[in-house]
Amino acid sequence: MKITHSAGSADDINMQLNYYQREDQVLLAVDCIIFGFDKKNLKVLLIKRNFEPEKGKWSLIGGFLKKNENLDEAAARVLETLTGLNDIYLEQLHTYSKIDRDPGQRTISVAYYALINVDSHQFDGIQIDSAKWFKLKEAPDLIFDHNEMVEKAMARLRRKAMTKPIGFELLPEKFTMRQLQNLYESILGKKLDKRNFINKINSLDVLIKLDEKDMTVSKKGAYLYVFDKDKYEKKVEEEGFSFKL
Amino acid sequence: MKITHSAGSADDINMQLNYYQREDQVLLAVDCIIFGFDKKNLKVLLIKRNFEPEKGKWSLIGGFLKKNENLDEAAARVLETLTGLNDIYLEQLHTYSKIDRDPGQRTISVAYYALINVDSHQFDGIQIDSAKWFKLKEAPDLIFDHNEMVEKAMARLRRKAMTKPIGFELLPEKFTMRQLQNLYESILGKKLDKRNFINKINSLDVLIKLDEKDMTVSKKGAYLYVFDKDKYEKKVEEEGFSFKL
DNA sequence: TACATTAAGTGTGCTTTTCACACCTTAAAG
DNA sequence: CTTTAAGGTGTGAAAAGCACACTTAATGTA
Repeated sequence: MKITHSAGSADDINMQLNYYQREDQVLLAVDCIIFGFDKKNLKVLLIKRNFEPEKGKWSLIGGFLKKNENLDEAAARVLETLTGLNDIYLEQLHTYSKIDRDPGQRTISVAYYALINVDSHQFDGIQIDSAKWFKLKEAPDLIFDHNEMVEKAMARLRRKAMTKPIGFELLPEKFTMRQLQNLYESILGKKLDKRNFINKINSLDVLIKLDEKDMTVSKKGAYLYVFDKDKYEKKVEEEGFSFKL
Repeated sequence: MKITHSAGSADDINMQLNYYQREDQVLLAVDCIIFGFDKKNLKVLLIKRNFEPEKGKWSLIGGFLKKNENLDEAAARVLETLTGLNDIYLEQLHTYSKIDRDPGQRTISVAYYALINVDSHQFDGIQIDSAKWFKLKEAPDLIFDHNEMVEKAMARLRRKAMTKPIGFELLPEKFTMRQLQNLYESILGKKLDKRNFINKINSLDVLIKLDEKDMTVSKKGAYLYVFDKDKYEKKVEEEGFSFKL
């Protein structure tokens, strides 16, 4: 039987299993794009590498897939290991496989992104002091294809935020309309009209207005809201409601 | 230095490279969901496996990633090898990694989907006689997690078709309004109003109406159209036009 | 104590888009 | 010359999107 790298017949492919088992295994990594939002700015969490290659440069947090876990679990483990965070909205983004993306060795990387609320998660369990939040616009150049990953995650976040109520993952449980609007303005990269925004949000009817005000920003104080997840899910289920901003 | 599978400090992770290089390499496969459309029905291309495991069952076409190619190239190679097709719209979908998804061995699979026009590609170079088109609703159960892949590809196709003119990849170069409408009805899984559909399409202003009729279906004959890709791209570029159906 | 400052809160009207809806035309076959 | 089967065409009502400006509440300062 002929074993070859060139495109052959289906039978070639079928019989190549042994060949592949021996020769074509690869290292699979996960890299996590962690988005945060603190009142005013969208941020991304980066670490400074303290090992080669590219030691001293900034990168996404990442790690390698282990034999006894799937990719979602690997991403969650990496996130928890490096930040102490668990139970976070984490979604697979894309798999990167350029041959020389990691100059040290052939590595394929599966990118995940997560949304976390900077203030209510103070990284109690954080293991690394080299991790830092960067405003998206001020983020440094990253190693390998990590810039590309952040770009793509940002595009996905933009799209997703328009059709799913994922923005609330980035905010504290209680938030003001202004904070919510700031968040959407950050995600979409443009200013929105205050009245139209509030009208739109209210027409969706998934927020609960509290009798409580946030007095930290203004003298008058702004009412706090919470996202009513149960109501949202009931609406989706019962009336095929779809969140559109 | 302690080497461990449990979540450790960042330094643990940093130093685990050697460990992983030796132990945690995996086989990476690509599987392709090939959509076609022949006048009336959305179809998917499947093959009957003639090797173990799951010999005799239907599956997506697939193959393994090689050392000297990236994933996009692997998917294109697999597609070309099995169907003779090249230069096809091919997009990465998702990476599947359940530990026992392939009972024979630990394999991670990256799914791609492609759209092809059934009629104008007659599989001249086809290497396998076990490949067959199935109407989506009548497709058999597939091996491993391939059903899940087809589901997800279908969801992606639905979403994408609403905002990008990808539907035209599935049609012959010249097509009638009715064919286009049938295609969209297949993708969206619901009937559309004829007049509203035509008005909508025409308002997008990216089709060229030919002086030629398709006489094969009706006695009266229906005008043929072609998608004006240059015009579409110019509109996107110059006026930020976005295709919305 | 009134004046200035700062952010909060609130509604209307125009424009655009969406959606429901029905009849006539053409050409071939019987 | 009647029947049949698909092609082709327009309007009006409802909903959604969007631009737009002033008043209120609380505090600090003159």
